[in-house]
Amino acid sequence: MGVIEIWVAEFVLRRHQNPRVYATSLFSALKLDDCPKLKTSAVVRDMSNSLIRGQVDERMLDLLEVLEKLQEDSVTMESLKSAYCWTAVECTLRFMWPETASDGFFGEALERIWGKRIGILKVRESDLVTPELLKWESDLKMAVEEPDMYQKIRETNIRYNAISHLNQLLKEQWALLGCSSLELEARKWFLKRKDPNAARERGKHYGYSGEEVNDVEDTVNEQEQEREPSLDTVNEQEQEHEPSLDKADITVARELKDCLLEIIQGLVEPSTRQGQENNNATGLSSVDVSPQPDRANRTETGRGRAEDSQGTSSSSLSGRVRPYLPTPKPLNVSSLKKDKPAKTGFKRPVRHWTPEEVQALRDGVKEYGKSWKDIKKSNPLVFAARTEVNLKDKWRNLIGR
DNA sequence: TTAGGGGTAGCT
DNA sequence: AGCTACCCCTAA
Repeated sequence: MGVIEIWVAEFVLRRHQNPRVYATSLFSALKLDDCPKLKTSAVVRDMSNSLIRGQVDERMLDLLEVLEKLQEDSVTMESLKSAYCWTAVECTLRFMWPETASDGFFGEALERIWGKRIGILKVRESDLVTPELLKWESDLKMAVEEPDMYQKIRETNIRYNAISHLNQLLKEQWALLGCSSLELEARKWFLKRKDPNAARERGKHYGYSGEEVNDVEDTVNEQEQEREPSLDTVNEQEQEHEPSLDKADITVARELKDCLLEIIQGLVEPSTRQGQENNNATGLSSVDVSPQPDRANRTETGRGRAEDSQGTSSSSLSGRVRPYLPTPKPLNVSSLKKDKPAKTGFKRPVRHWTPEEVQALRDGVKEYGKSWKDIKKSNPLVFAARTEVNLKDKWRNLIGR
């Protein structure tokens, strides 16, 4: 595969949302096995898509395991370990809908997930097997025998933690991946086209220097390693720091996308048309790049930000047939941030401390002192819904500030 | 990672 | 108004 094809593949793997094929399947179909970074992109893309649809299932565990293998040569990230642990628990918890452990498929799930799947991890001494995971394993196995334990776990809000940790992991992964080569090219192209002074100013803003703009060849592979703010990051900034983002920044983001669309249209269209005519099974043919004006009216699931470039750009490029590429949706699915108002801080609904939690906290302090992290780790079940800061604050209340 | 100051929201 | 839970920030 040539450089351009790989760029396109990379872009498609990263960008296609609501896909008809999994990014990982597409990756396999394209036979890109020697590109670990592309594979990471595909895995992270699939995980993001699952999360956007609220699917925290055993396929997610597969993806997390693949991700861990892909990062075998480096230290496994804490976020990956936590995400795996909580996802595994969540996958088990969904089989705890009956009143008692013996009904339903809890036993089977336990064997499948904790016996087989995690058993394999143990054999290959995976970093994913953390003390936290082992504690959960023993708790879950205990739940088979003890109805109290079963009930306790059954009523715990694991899903919230699983999603939070997955969200955190994905954020880190996308940041590590940086922006795609095509985006990089589009940005350079755009910056060159603009007034040079403005470009330099803009470049600074996005962590670019003037030299890098002119440096085409080297940036492709090396820049990717850097923490380049991608268009995703622009979106993220729009979401999280909306008030501070000026109109010029939003315009730049939009124009970048438009540039990208023009470039990719030229690159993708011929091969796609061919692919459709031949009806071959390369996988790329199933990626939707045909014009779909009706989709512009699709319902916006976010906070209704007027960020989507579909409407504005179509008028500026009137009469032109353009491929449909979805505007990236924000990855923040955490309930913490979902309804966050623009200015005032969002507060989670207040959950009063139960006597059990308070007792666990007292015991924890007795045992570990004010090591909130250890206290939480030592009792993940009771403190499932509490952060270390929560523990600290509660203790502050208990002893009277 | 933790401590602590200072603040807000929601409830009674 | 007072209390509790939670948030944000900074310093160590």
